[in-house]
Amino acid sequence: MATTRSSSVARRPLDIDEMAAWRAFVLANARIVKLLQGEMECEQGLSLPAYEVLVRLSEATDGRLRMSDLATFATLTPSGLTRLVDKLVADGLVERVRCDTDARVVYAAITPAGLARLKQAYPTHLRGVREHFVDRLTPSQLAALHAALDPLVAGCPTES
Amino acid sequence: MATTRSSSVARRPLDIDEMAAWRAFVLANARIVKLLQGEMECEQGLSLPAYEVLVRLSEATDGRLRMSDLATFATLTPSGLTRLVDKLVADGLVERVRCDTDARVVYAAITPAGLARLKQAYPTHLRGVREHFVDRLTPSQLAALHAALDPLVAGCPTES
DNA sequence: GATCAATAGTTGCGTCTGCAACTGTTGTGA
DNA sequence: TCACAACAGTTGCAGACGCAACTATTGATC
Repeated sequence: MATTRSSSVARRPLDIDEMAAWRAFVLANARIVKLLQGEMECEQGLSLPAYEVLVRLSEATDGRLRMSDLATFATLTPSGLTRLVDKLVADGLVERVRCDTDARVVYAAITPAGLARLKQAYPTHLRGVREHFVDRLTPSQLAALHAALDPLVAGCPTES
Repeated sequence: MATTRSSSVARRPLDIDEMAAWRAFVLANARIVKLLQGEMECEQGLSLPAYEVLVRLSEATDGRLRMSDLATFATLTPSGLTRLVDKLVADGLVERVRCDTDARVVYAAITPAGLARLKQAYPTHLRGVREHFVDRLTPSQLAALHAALDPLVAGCPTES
């Protein structure tokens, strides 16, 4: 008889508080992300993942990142990133750069136009994050939230 | 000269803590949702939105909900919900029921087969939520998280 | 040094999903 | 009672995205 095999044994259902916290967690995220997405799309004509890619590249050394690293940062699959970068390259915001020492590797590198585009889009994102997230929380709430989120992202590839 | 017009004036950038909290928030959600999605798909052959629809219907009076209400609960657009329900109807898990008093309205109603399917899928979801969310937090962390999330979902259509 | 597994990235294909336009229904104001 | 706006839901269309298969390259093993 199984005793505590977690993968096959029915567990105690969530209690009221656990359930409420879980639903609030999901709902809050869905709500905020959808708002940010709409604002970025509408005001800047940029998808949120595209913005995210530009941000990550701008933060990286030499403004470039391996495709695979960029994919994990942007929480996309490799194939998804390939097409997104295709589009950014077509728009002149990003360049593909082959790696000298490993011919398998491709870097995505942000261009000056990409930096300019990012600088232009940044206020939209900043305002959205403030309006829908940061400014709705007291500093202590924010700290508590962050502290509680830490165990949830522990060991995450994108922790940096 | 504008003074504090929030929509057009550059705001103070996020400080380190705000930025870290924001990124943890986004990352935690992306990570957990992707895990749950994969588990539900893999173990139960059910998409997460489909599972969510079945849950909401099972909780509703008479096991049915207007399409538009269901759409907001499942955070889908009306069109998205229409196709999802199409699929669930094809699988025999949900039925469409016309409203007697308003011919515009369609109810989605969970069938006995849908309830059975939900009962079967529930442990997978429960285990995932526990493993990736609830069990990683102490009760006080969970309470703090919930308290901090509340202002983020205030006034949300799906608050119930 | 040849073979073979592992790795990086891309592409084919199918699915999901949103926007805009459309149909049908209801209620409101003249 | 006759427009006409508002509403509920669906459909056409197109874009985004993931999985699996594929190509090219590298590194490990014998």
